Amino acid sequence: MAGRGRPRAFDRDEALRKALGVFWERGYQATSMSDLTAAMGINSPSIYAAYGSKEKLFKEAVTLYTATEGRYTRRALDEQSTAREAVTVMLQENAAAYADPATPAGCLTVLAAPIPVRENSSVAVHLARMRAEVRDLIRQRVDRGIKDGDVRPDADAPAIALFYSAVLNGLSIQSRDGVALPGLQQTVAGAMAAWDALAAPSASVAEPTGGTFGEPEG
Amino acid sequence: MAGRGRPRAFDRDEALRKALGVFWERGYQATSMSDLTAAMGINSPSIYAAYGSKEKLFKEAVTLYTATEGRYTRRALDEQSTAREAVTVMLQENAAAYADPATPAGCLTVLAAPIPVRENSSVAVHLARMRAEVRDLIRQRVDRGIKDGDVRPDADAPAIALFYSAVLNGLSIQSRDGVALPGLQQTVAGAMAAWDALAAPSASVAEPTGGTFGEPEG
DNA sequence: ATGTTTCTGTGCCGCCTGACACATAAATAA
DNA sequence: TTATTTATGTGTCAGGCGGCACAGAAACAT
Repeated sequence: MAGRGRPRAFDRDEALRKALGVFWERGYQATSMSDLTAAMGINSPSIYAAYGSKEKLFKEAVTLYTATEGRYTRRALDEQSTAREAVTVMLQENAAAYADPATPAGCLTVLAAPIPVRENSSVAVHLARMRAEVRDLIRQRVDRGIKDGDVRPDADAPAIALFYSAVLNGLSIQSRDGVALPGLQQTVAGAMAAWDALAAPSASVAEPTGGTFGEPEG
Repeated sequence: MAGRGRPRAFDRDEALRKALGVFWERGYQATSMSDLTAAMGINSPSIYAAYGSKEKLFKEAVTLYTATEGRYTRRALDEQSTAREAVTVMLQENAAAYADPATPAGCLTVLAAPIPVRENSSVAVHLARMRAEVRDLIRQRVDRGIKDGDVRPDADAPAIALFYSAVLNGLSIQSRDGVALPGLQQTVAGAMAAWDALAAPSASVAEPTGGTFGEPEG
């Protein structure tokens, strides 16, 4: 569907990627229109014509972010064969992404607008919803582990999801604080050290339910 | 030591508390001078005369914050008799503080300026230093536990501190996301479920010694 | 009383913000 | 060609920002 009028002189997706980079590095409020025009290589009227507003541009950037960076999270949770491995790989891959020097440290959805205030509440609420979705994905994966038998049947899936999503969010702060990949991996290892006590089906930790299932070994 | 000139017409400490409340609720950048003048009940020249600048006012507010809200953290780490109880109580009390409806949700040092950018880098770096101090306090407490014998001698104190400070920071995000106290307590319980694997002396892991320990339960 | 010091309120500064009007340029459609 | 549509760059808008000059007010010392 070639346009009728004068064709756009810039690549819309490419410019969106540039905008994402700025938002990721500086956050939403601290990113000014001139930051965006400088990074995207176009003037502000072109931004408004192509994306609508700073806020809509940001939300498009978030969508791009979840579709690219968030892919690893969803894939790890979907494809690993046990809940334990799923959560482990999910945390490890996010840690690796947060520490990747090719991109800003930490997660856009955690850092770009943590506090909803007048000027950005729509954006901040949007990001909070993204975080809630990740939390729910973890809960779903634990529930699936219960069905599959690799998680104790009476495990508290919402509580486990709450815990691991808190760790995930904490990793973003930690990464921005300059902690490099080995440190993030230690945090992940610490979080996974809780797994047996929280979710392992073996009776060796707390409950005297008797039967020994498979030992999760990773 | 009564002043020589015209006495100040407002209570400096009281106004600082009001400023802290605004910074805590809105963050540093999103708090404007007019937000401050409205909350503190004074005009901006009085703020500049009494505190120097918005940035210096914020740093004074942070100092007040760490002296008051941070007191519980230091006290828990100092006074509990084992490292495990120290970390447990520290997390629990912070969770309770984050969920306290009388104050803004979460921790000022985590939420007020998570990203250092041009306009606020001094402030953000200051907060990062506060976070690093808390992390180091945890590490020191684990080291003391090693000396006291309630933590395994070969435990990795820096890694343990990294993990628990990540959880602590994650609690702030979670609290701002609307998770209430029971949810935060579940996160804390999840984190403490890792303790034995990370730090318990080998004897108490192998043998179920029959609960002379305090059960971390909220 | 007079001078000195300090705080207060009014008013304003230059700067930057997000947003857009406008005329022009460049494509297609007739 | 001419008309229509769409994108572009220039320029600018009203408003808010942090910060402060200034003059007056209120305490002190002498």
